[in-house]
Amino acid sequence: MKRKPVRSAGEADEVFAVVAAYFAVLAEPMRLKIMRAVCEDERSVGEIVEAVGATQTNVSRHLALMLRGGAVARRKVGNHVYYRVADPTMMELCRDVCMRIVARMDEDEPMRAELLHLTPRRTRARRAA
Amino acid sequence: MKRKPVRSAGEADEVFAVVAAYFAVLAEPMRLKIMRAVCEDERSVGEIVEAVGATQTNVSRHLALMLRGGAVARRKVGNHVYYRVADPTMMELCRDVCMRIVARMDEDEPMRAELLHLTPRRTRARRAA
DNA sequence: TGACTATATGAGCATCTGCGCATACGGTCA
DNA sequence: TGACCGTATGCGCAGATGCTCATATAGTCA
Repeated sequence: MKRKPVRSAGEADEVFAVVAAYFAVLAEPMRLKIMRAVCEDERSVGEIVEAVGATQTNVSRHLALMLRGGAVARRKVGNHVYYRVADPTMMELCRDVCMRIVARMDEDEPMRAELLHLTPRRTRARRAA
Repeated sequence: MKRKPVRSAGEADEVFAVVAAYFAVLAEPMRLKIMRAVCEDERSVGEIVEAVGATQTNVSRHLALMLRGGAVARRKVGNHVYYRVADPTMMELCRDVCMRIVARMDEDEPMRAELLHLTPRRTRARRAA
């Protein structure tokens, strides 16, 4: 008897808490930069650190949060840890909103969307490091 | 000479800041409840207060933040202030993510999406109070 | 005008969050 | 094994955020 027939209003609160946490993952500029860094192919922590221009500590913490939030997944290879996008829908969401914001800002000053690497996903082989 | 030819990487940071602020509006359970309260038709502050079950002070503050964030718009009628959704895209976003989260949670326990009033928008006349 | 209603806001508090320093943990290589 | 490299984490700090109480502001009505 652990299954209730229909959830009560109080459980709707639980849903909102989860949804809020979902959006919270994307509510930080640094995490958006990390998303951009890993959106095309998986990257090691060191590569991400270099890409976003933050300290290793900070990047590591954000990655841990994003991992808990289901945004990214990790894979260990020897001494390195590679992160990749785990929730394609979240990535789409992120991309769409970024594109819209850029478009809105372009009403003032023109900007190349490619600068943000927000162009539609192109399957790209792991770049020759 | 106030227009630059192409934005630099530093201005991409500005974009991310704006996008993060955009998501931050939706990153609070109470604001999601407010979104639900105003998603179908405009509501006065008092109605919203009753709908979400929070203090008038708190609701008013959240509404002010959402107004600054472009999520809602306000309209004064006499002694009352009516808030409505100002960014339909944000509302769609919110709805979609909520639906997905609910669906994901339904893998454990079935839930009626209607309980959250997240069903596709139906044009509904202002309800007879 | 004064009493009343609806909404907004200043002040203060508790908590959360992002950040950096130092260091721990885990793996590789000689 | 020990030196080294890459990643994660304990600790502490500073600023942001959410909440409440009391009060201010703005509008209505008698």
